[in-house]
Amino acid sequence: MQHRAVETRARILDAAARVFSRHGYAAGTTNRIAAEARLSVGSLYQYFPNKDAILVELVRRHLDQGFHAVVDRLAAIDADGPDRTRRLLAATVDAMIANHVDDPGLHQVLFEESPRPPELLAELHAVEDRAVDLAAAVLAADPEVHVADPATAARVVVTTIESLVHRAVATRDRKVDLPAFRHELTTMLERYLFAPPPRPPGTDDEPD
Amino acid sequence: MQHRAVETRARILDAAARVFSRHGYAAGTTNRIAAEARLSVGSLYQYFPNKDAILVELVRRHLDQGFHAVVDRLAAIDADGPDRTRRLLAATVDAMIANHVDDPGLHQVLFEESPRPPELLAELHAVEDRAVDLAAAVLAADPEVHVADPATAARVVVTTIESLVHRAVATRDRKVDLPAFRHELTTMLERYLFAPPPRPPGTDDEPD
Amino acid sequence: MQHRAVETRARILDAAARVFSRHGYAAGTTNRIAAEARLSVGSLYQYFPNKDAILVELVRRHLDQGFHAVVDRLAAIDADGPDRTRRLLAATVDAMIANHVDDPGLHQVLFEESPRPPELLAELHAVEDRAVDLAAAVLAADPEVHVADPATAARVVVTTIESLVHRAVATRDRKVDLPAFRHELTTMLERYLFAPPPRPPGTDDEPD
Amino acid sequence: MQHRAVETRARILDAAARVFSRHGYAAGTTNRIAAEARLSVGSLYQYFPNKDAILVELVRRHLDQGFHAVVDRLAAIDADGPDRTRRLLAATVDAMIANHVDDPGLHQVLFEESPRPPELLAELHAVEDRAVDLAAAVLAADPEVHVADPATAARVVVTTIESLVHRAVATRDRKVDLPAFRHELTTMLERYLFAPPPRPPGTDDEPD
DNA sequence: AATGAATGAGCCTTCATTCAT
DNA sequence: GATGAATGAAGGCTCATTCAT
Repeated sequence: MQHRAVETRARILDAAARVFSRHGYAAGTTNRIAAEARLSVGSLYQYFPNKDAILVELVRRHLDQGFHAVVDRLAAIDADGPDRTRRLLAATVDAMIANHVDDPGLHQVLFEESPRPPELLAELHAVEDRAVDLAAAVLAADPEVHVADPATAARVVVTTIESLVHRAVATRDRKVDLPAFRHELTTMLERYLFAPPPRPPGTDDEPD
Repeated sequence: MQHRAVETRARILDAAARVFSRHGYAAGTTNRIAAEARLSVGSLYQYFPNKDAILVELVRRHLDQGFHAVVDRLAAIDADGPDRTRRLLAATVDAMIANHVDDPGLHQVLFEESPRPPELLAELHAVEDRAVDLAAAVLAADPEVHVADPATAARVVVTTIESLVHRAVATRDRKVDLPAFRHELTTMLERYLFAPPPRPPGTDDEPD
Repeated sequence: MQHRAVETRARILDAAARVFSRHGYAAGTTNRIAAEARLSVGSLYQYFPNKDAILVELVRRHLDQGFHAVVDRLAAIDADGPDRTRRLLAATVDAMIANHVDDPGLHQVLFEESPRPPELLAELHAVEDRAVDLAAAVLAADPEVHVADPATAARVVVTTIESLVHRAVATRDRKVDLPAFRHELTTMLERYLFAPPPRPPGTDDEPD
Repeated sequence: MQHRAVETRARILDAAARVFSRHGYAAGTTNRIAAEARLSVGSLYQYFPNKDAILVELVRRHLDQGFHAVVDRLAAIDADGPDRTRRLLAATVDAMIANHVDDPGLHQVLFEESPRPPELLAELHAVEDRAVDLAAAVLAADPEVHVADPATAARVVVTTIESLVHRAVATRDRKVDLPAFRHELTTMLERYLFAPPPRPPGTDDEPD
C-alpha cells in the first residue's frame, strides 16, 4: 500500500538518523539501522538501493526542512516595519540555531564525515545559492546597508551563519553558551552590514 | 636508533598524510600507508599501536605546525606601529589561509571525517584557547577596539577565522575566490572590532 | 478454475523461459519471473513449490516439445522411398537445429548452468533412450547400413547430433555457419553409417 | 617469499577445483574454498582479487594442461610411419579422454555452469583454433584423406572430439562404457576422413 | 486466490591487527 | 627490528521463501 510504504521509508530514515547520530556514518551499519527501525535488512533494501542512498535522502530531508524552517520564520517577519534587515537577520540566526539544536551529532555526520556524491553537493550549493539570492535582495533594498556589492555581502552573511552555527551547536565538540553566541554573531553581522559608509575623501571620521 | 626511529615515525606520518588526503580516512588503510612509507605493515605497527594513533599524531602535528606558523607570522609584525590590531588580524587570516592551502583534502579528513578521541578534542580546545588568550590580550590593549568583553570578542574572532577559512579552502567542495574571501573576512572582523562604541547611556537601543 | 490455473502455470513458465534466457539461472530471480508473468511472488509460489520446480517443469516442457517436433518432422518423411535413412537423418538434424535456434540462450541455461535434480536426469535419459530405440529400428531395417550393432550406432548418432547441434547453436559462445555445419554433420554421420562393410575375412586390415 | 606464494596459489586453486567439483560454482563459496585450502578467507583474497578470478585461473590452467597433454602425447607418435593420421586421431581421443577422466564434475563446472568473461572465451577459442590448425596441417598432408576442405574437416574433428568426450565423461550425467565409446568415436571420425572420394563424374550413384 | 511487504540466512569482500620467520 | 603472509570479525547486500492482509 502506498501509505504504508511511505511510512516505512520515513521510519527507516528516522532510524538511520538516530543510528548515524549515535555511531557515525561508518559504524552506522545497515543492520543496525534496520534493527533500529524494527525491520529486517532485507526490507530496508526494498526501500533504499544502498546505504548511501539513505544518507543522501537524509541530507536532502534535512536540507529541505531546514530551508523551509528558515523561510517560514522569515515569512512571519513584518515586511515593512523599521529595522527590517536587523529583524530578518536575527530571525535567520535563530532559525538556523533551531535547525541544529535538535540533533547536533546528526549534522556532523551528514555534512562532514560522510561521503557526499557530487549530485548531493550540487543540491547543497543550490540551496545555499537560493538563500544568498534572497539575502541579497533584502540587502539591496535597505538604504542603510552600505556594502560594495550586495551579492558578495549576502554570501558572506549566509556562509558565516552556516559555518558558525554549525560549529557552535552541530558538533560533538565542546558546547557553547548559546544566547551569548547568538548575540555575538548577530552583532558581528550587523556591524558588517551597517558599518558607516567609507568617508568621502577629506572628511575625517575617527579623530584622534 | 633513537634518531632513526624518529625519522621513520615522521616518514609514516608523511605517508599517512598523503594517503588520507588522497583516499579519505576510511579508505586510507594501514597497508596503503605502510606501502606509501615504503615499510611493511608489521613495521608500521612497531611505531604506532593502531591506526587511530597515527591519525591523532597527525592532527597534533598539524595543529602544532599551524599554530606556530601563525605565531611566527605574528611575531614578525611590528609590535608598536599604528594599526597594530588591524595588521595582526590580516596576518592571522593570511597565515590561516596559508595553513590550509597546501593540502585542503587533508584538513577535511583530519578535522571532519575522522573519529576524534576525546583526548584529541581536548588538545584542539587547548590550542584554540591559547589563540583566544593571545587575541584577547591584543584586543584589550588596543584603545580603539570597543568591545564589551575582549575575551568573548577574541573567541569570536578566532572561531570565525577558523571556521570560515576552513570552509573556504579546506573543503573538497566548491572553491572560492581567495583574495576576495580574504578581503571580505577581514573587513567583517574589522568592522566587528572597530565599530563605534555604543551610544552613551540615556539613548536607548534595546530596551528591556 | 482448472483451466485458469493451467493457463497461469504456462504464463509463469513462459516468463521463466524469457527471464532465464536473458539473465541466466542465478540471476533469474523468482521476483523477476513473477514480474515478467505479471504476477506477485506470492501467487507464483501457489503454482510452484520452489524455484527449482519451475526449472524442472521448463526442462520437461522443452524436452517434450523438442522430441515431438522431431517425431512430427520424421512422420512426414515418406516411409518407403529410397534413401530413407538418409532423409530421416537430414530431417532429424534439421529438426534439432530448429529446436535450438529459437532461443539459444535458454538451452544453455536449461541444460548446462542449472542444477539438475536426479529425477530430471532420469527423464532426460528416458527421452534419449526413446530416440535411440527409434533410430536403432531405422538402422536395423536398412540393408545399406553396415554397422556392428545398430543400438550402439543409434546411440552414437543421437548423441552426436545432440551434442554438436547444442554446441553449434545453443551456446552464447562463438556462432557458427549453420548451413555449412548442417552439411558437415550429416556428411560425417552418413559416412559413419554407410561406410563400406569391412572386407570379407581373408583380407587383412586390422589383424587381431 | 616467492616460492611459498606460488605454492599457496596452487593450493587455493586445487582447493577450488575440489570445491567447485563437489558443490558447483554457485555453492562453491569462497569461505568453503579457503577452508578446503586450510586458509582464512582473508588470505585467499591476497592471492585472488575475487571469486571469478579463481575460476578464470582454474579454467586457464585446465586448458593449458589439457592442451599440453594432447600435444605431448602426439609428439610421441612416430611422425612418418604408416597410418599416421589414424594414429594421431586415436592418440588425440585418448588424450582428451584422459584429460577429463580425472575430475569429470570439475569440467562441467568450469566449462558449463560458470560465468565466463569474454576474455576467457577468447582464450578458449584461441586454444581451439590452434588445435584446428594443427589438425588441418595433418589432414592436408595425408593423401588418403579425401575432404573438400581440410580446415573445415579439422574443425569438425576437433569440435566433435571435444563435444563428445565432454559429454561422455565430463558430466555428472549417466556414465558411459568408455572403451566402446572410444572405439565408436574414432570409427566415426575415421570414416568421415577416409571416406572414398566422390565418384568421378559419369558414374552415377544417386540418380534423380 | 492474490498481493507484496517482510524475513533472515548466507554470500562476497575488506581491513585492522597479529605472528611466524 | 623488519617482513608480509595470515587471520577472522564484520559489513553491505541478495534472494528464495513466508505470511499478514
